[in-house]
Amino acid sequence: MGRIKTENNSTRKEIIVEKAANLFKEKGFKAASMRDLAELVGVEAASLYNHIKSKSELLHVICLDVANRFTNKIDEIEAEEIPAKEKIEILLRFHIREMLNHYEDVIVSDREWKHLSEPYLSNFRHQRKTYRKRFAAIIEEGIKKKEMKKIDASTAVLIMLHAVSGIESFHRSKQKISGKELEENMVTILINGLAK
Amino acid sequence: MGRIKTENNSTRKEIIVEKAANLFKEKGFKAASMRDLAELVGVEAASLYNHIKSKSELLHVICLDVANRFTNKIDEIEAEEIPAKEKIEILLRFHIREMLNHYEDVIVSDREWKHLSEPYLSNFRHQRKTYRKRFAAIIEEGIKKKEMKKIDASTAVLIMLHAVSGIESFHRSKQKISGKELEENMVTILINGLAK
DNA sequence: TTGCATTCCTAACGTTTGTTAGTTACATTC
DNA sequence: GAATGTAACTAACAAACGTTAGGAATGCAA
Repeated sequence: MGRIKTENNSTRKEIIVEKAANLFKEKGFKAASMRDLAELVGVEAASLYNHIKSKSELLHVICLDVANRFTNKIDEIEAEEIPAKEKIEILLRFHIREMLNHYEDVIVSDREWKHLSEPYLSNFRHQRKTYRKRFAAIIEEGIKKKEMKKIDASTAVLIMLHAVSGIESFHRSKQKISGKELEENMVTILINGLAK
Repeated sequence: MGRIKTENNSTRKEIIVEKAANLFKEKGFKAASMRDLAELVGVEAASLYNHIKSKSELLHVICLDVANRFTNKIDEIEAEEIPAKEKIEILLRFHIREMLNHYEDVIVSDREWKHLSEPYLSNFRHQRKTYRKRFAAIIEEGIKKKEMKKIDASTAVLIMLHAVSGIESFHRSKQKISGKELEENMVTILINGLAK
């Protein structure tokens, strides 16, 4: 069998991780076997272990990467001096775009993180919890400054994060509307509501 | 080992299905083993097969049950002669309550249906698709009658369904707010929006 | 062309998996 | 109390799993 093709100055490990995200998204982490992955990469299962340490390493690379992207973004947003309402919209749009662009990693991270092994599991849990708290804090700031309705901030976070994860179905559908339209629709509904 | 206790005139099979939903929710369908389930039930793994045909039967019983509950509800709502906006609110509240009351089945159905085997997989897919279309049709009716904003109906469905599934996190948290409060918050945000 | 490191292969390992066969214990009915 | 069906057990199966060992092929530098 041929070697793994390395284009665009990406390492073989990166290629394997990419394919793994694809596979995990499709079948779920537990249901995806290393032999499945090997076939996708174009190599025998055992050969993968020249590039990675274990199956669980693949998952934790994916999850950590996604978690860091969101943490970095909220770092950036918190630093800006703009109204809370704008911060929320920016963050929401970031979530939507992440889901539109590299949704495979995001979905896997969202749905399969429970299968992380320690200490990555605890780390991830903590990072996730912290992120949500910071998100909620921004909303609470908006409520305090009368920019938004008096609602439970953590419920609002819950709704937004999970609403965005619904974009997966959008990917599977025949994409009647464009990504840009989807983004505008989601922002409108979540910020301004469904009712007229 | 003792027998499976059958209280409340429920069959042993029903007890197994209930525990299975619990286990599948916790570990995921693939990661949950029949030996795990047996331990939860208080019996040896092989003994389960006196009551069920297979592991996959457990999943399809759970998924079919959930799917039917929602289909029945939308049948009922479509028949009523009330404004579309009200229909949507009723349906949304039904989703929230299902998630609050027997959320284990709903989560498993939502998250693990991909592991159904044929022909149940195709059936489920179809039922799910049809449900969403009917939901979207109600929203479109509301848009036509100027009860709601001009937004993409299927995006709105996406948001609502997935937002509701976020209630799982609520269950895991220390439940700072009550179920009733959560419901009101969710309805407010989704129908009227976050912004003031 | 030789030498060396990388990358792949085949073969196999020890577990865990869902499930079946065959048997024993319990509970209910006559 | 004997008979009968239900529900549990033990033992074991074949298949699939993640992973390792050891050797062959490849690509690169000298």
